[in-house]
Amino acid sequence: MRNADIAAHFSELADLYELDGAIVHRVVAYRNAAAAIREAPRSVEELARAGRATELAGVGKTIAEKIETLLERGRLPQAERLLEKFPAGLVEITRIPGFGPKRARKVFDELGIGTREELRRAAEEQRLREVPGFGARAEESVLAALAADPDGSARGRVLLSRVRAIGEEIVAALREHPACQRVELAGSARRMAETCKDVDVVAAATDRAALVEAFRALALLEVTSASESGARAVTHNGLPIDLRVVAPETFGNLLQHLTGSGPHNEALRTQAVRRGLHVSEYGVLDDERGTTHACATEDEVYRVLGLVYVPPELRENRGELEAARARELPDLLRVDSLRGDLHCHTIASDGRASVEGMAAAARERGLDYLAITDHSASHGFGKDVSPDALRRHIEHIRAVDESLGDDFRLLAGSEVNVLPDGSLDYDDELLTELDWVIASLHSSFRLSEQEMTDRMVRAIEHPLVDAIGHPTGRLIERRDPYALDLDHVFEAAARSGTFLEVNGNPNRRDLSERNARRAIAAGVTLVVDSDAHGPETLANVGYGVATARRAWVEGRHVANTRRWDELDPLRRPSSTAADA
DNA sequence: GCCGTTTTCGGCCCGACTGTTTTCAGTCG
Repeated sequence: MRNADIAAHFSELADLYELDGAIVHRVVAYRNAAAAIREAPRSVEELARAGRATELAGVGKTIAEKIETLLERGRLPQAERLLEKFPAGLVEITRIPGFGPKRARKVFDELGIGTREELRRAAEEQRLREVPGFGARAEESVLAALAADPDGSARGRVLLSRVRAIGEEIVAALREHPACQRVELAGSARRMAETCKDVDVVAAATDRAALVEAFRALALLEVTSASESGARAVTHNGLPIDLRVVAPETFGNLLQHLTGSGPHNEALRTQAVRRGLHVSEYGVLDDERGTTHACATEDEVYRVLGLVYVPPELRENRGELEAARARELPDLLRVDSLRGDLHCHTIASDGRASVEGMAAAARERGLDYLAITDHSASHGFGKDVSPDALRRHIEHIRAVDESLGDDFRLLAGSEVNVLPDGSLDYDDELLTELDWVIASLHSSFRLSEQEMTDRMVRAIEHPLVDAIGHPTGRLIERRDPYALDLDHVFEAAARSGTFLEVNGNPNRRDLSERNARRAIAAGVTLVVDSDAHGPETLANVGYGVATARRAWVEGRHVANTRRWDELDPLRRPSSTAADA
């Protein structure tokens, strides 16, 4: 059983216990355990079978035993018992905005309501107000919430790249204002999460009202509420924006608070309480002295708590607080640590720019090398690059490289299709002429896990393949990853010295942060690339770097932090095996 | 149910907002 599946069972059990009226801390304990299981970088099943599940923070004796029961029977008996007591739809009701376990339980007890549909009808027929604590307003808001999300499937999350485009525009506009002293994006956009629910902006100003007024005047917003301390707005395409403005003395406290994540802040405060410190957006209250320490910078917030500064990308309660206390945070990958980009396209396949145009843009970005990796013969959309066309393409790339001088290297590469049986659609003789080969899957996504894994491992083991492009094929919020046994994939990549890509296309970010962290733990070396289809999207490598940072990846884990003459020998299986 | 520089019991993050209340429980981020 995968970690995610085990975690889902404990999340469900937490929901059911909560409906059953268990004390809140017990419910929280189950949720914490579920999160620890989900985030664990190794197989929890293996850990549990070795009797070591309690090594996970938040898993004690009781939950460790329940994991073993779950692995034996495939179900948790406690959950089964509670599912006889409550209709399955009742948990769905707790997800409706404004509803939680207490209110869901109340409508079930009083009116026998156990599904969203039954709740909707009761609200329409004005029967909800018969329940103590519910009134006409409650009926209205239930109907509004159900109308906004009829089947409970709306996730309402927006891709990071869209959110950052809007958020950065707002920040830039506010920064221009004379009253503005500091302004930053906060929230999940600052943490570079895959998707965001809204945009949080934090500012410090000499004249707070004036800055709020400037925010109200931005043409891209419909402002829904405003005061001296901030404003709330919605962009014309429906993205909610929150602005908070404080005096500069507490800017650090507010930025830290609103950057989150929720679990990071909760854990931060829990640990602080043990030292007699209470953290909020207004400062750090010291029990002993009775004073509140206001922090102008985030650095100060963390320092007051005995921690080193935690980069926003790590603030997910995945071990960063313990590492920050021990001063052992990773030396995270940075965009400027990358010397080259090893995945991009030109008009030879489905790109928008010439070889010359891409090379010039890469140089402009300060890179030392760029691999041109157009799609191979059987790609099936855009232009196909036949073997003869590839030979001419290689010659052209070499000629352009010659013309560029010694401080920049243009590499002749290809993004070669992996066919359903794991073979490649150029023959070895042609592949040998290339400097750099990425193998990617672009078709036949629906094979079984066994077939898909065999296919991938065969590509990884091909001696002329340097890297696997977007290894799981997922598209954020749109397409699930291929069915793959990633433990096998990572083992094969580590053994053969084939690199796995962290693709920077903001729709892909593949490997994901979770999988990239597992990959480096398994000894895999990564490449972080833009997969640019035009000069402007070379900047997408920033999303790849953000993904890698969220995976605790350091420069040493990434092949293209090296010069090309250092990287080149790394990718030969014999020498890699010797290094390992 | 978990956990320990207040260790094996007694706590468990912090503050804002909302709607239904007459002092606050429940929900949210």
